[in-house]
Amino acid sequence: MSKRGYHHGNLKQALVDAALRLIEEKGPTGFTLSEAAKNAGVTPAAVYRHFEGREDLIAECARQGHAIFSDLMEHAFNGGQPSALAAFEATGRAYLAFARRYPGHYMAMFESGTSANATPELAAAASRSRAVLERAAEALSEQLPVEKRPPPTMFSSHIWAMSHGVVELFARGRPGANTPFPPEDLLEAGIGIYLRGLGLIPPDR
Amino acid sequence: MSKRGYHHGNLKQALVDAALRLIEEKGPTGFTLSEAAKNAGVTPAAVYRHFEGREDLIAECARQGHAIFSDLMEHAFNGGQPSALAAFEATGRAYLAFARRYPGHYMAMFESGTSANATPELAAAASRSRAVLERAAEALSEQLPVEKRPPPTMFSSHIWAMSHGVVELFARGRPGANTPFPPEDLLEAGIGIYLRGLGLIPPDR
DNA sequence: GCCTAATGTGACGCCTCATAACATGACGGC
DNA sequence: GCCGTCATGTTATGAGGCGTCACATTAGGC
Repeated sequence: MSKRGYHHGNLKQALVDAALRLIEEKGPTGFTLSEAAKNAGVTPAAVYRHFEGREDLIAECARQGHAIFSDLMEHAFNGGQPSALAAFEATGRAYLAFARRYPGHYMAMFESGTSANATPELAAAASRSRAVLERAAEALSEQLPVEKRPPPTMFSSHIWAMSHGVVELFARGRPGANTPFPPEDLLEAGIGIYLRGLGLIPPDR
Repeated sequence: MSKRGYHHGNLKQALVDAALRLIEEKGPTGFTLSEAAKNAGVTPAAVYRHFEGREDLIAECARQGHAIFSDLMEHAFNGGQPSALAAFEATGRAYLAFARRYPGHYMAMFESGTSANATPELAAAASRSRAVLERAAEALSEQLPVEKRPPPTMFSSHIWAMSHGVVELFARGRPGANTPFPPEDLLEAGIGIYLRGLGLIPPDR
């Protein structure tokens, strides 16, 4: 498959991989379709046999990211069962772990400026990501008396927002560069306080 | 000043304004230096008399954003005094209000891909933004017994992270497009739960 | 009123995105 | 085994953006 004759054999995925490496290195802004093509050993024009253009290539990167993301989160959630709290916290850690281990994917998903509705496939993958988080939140909130339960969508939105905010603001060199705390600790503490506010963690310590 | 002869008179700010409008319209990715120059009624090359390049122009937009941001937050904080809680909540609302009212600035500050250390001026402005938030958090946390106080930096980082996450994920058309709740309500509820977790709000409904 | 420096222009080189016309070879039918 | 077809690659081309020249113009101090 890597004989590299006239036909590449697996160009589509090779382009995605090259794009992801470039996005990781130079950010979604610095990434160029031409360079991705060159890194895949192919002419820029060849890209258009597999993608509609630059945006579409990024969208496919994001889609694959969401697929990995969903799988990781689901696996973490299942691994934490049957304790709803443990499962939920594992899911939270998986979020940051994903952002760390797949920075290219994460940037393509959330920092590329591409809409999540760029392609139907991407929209579906993003939707699944949301659903996984929401399920984890719902399972945990079932430990609360019904009248004190927040809507699961709101619950998971809060968690997602804080996680994403921590990644964007403190897990890169963005605002003040000097990160006061390790992002993992920061996020874990923040979610802990939030869960305490919901009454899901006893208020000691 | 708008006679528009050979010399513009106030080109630097005109370029910043044009850039902000374009960033707001087409996102930081779609923004081009050439178009900003054209909108300011000037040749692209003229931009380089006032900025080192595209990045530097964006950095100046971000810097002005941080200046407005700091002023707004500070004003909101002071307006909520002497109640530390009211002051803090006003600050939180001011965050979202800023993101809504100055979308171009917000994008330049947080979504442009430019590092906060692109220029010393930008770094200083961003630093001031952080300081304002931190002061609000510190004032509020002084209502807690010393041994239960979180480090103010951590406190404010959590608030910033959740605010930023809400803006990025739910105040634009990003992940699932359909925003389940108005971002304002979402953020207010999230911060409320968080503050309850810290013991700063009584745990009744 | 002149001289200088600040500010804007035009022309250029290089790069990227995207399209079109052409080249190659993988693969199935016979 | 041969051949036609279509997917997949290439070269050529154009439009547009960034950044750098040398050159033009005008503001403002002396």
